[in-house]
Amino acid sequence: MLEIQGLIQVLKAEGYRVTQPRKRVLEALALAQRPVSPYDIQKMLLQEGSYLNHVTIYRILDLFCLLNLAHRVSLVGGFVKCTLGAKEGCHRFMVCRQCGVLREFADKALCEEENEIAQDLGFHTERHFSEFSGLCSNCQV
Amino acid sequence: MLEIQGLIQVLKAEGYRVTQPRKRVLEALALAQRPVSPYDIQKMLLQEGSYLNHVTIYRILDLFCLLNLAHRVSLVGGFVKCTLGAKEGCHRFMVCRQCGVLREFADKALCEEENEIAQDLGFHTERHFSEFSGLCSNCQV
DNA sequence: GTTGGTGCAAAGGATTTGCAACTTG
DNA sequence: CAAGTTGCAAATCCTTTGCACCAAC
Repeated sequence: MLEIQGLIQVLKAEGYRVTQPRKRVLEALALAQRPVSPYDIQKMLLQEGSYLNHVTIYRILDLFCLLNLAHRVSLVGGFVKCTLGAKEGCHRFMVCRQCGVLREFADKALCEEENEIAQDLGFHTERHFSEFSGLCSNCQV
Repeated sequence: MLEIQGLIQVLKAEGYRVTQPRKRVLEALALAQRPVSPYDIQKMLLQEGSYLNHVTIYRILDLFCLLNLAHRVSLVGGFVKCTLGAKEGCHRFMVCRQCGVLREFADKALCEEENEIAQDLGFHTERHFSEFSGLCSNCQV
């Protein structure tokens, strides 16, 4: 599976081990394609016959977020797998308030504009977190 | 107090009652000037000799967020009082990762740019949530 | 064989709910 | 007075910690 290949690369490059639980959590995230909680992931995996302790899932998600492999969506309180490369600057997310589907993107010009605004206010910006709420193409009548 | 005047206006306009607990929570938020948890607020009020149940504080904060009188800062997990008017579009926040100080602003051009980007991806954007992490002017060496 | 990861148990917070009692308009 | 709010009790859920055991390199 392509997803797993990417995981292996990133984990190894950062000195982490490629374990069964980590592979399974990433598969679940990829399958969900919308924000899911640690317990959601546990249930998904149970249905496939594999069990992971919830603490383990928490720790794996923390690691994934650290490596930019996943993101915690604060608007809905769940985790999603990042589709952009782990190192491509700041990721932004649009969440459909109707169906919950999520779309990820990055925009360099937006980052620069935000940096300028912040600088004018005396701030040195390091990271930009942004999420948009609205309607996806399917949910617009 | 000026803050309280603004609260009264907004609450009345939306059909909510102006109660003692709501005034006290707003005062505490105004006093804090940085993200605080519901229990932080409870402690602050205790020191002034007034007690509020934590459930009450949760409900009041929910209401304030709904009315854009307050905002939940997801970067640090606390609530802040909004300094911008309740109806002035989307509020953005910069949090200093060193001292925790928070600065709020709004930028119409940024909103429009984000709307365009979203539209190109098929999304109709209704609200923009964004928080920047970095260093405030005091914490930059 | 080491080191890092996972499972388990348990604790501690955070958040929510239903209902009775109290305030506000 | 009537409707909206608050307090209380309690339940539930979320998240973290320490330590023993296990798997990856």
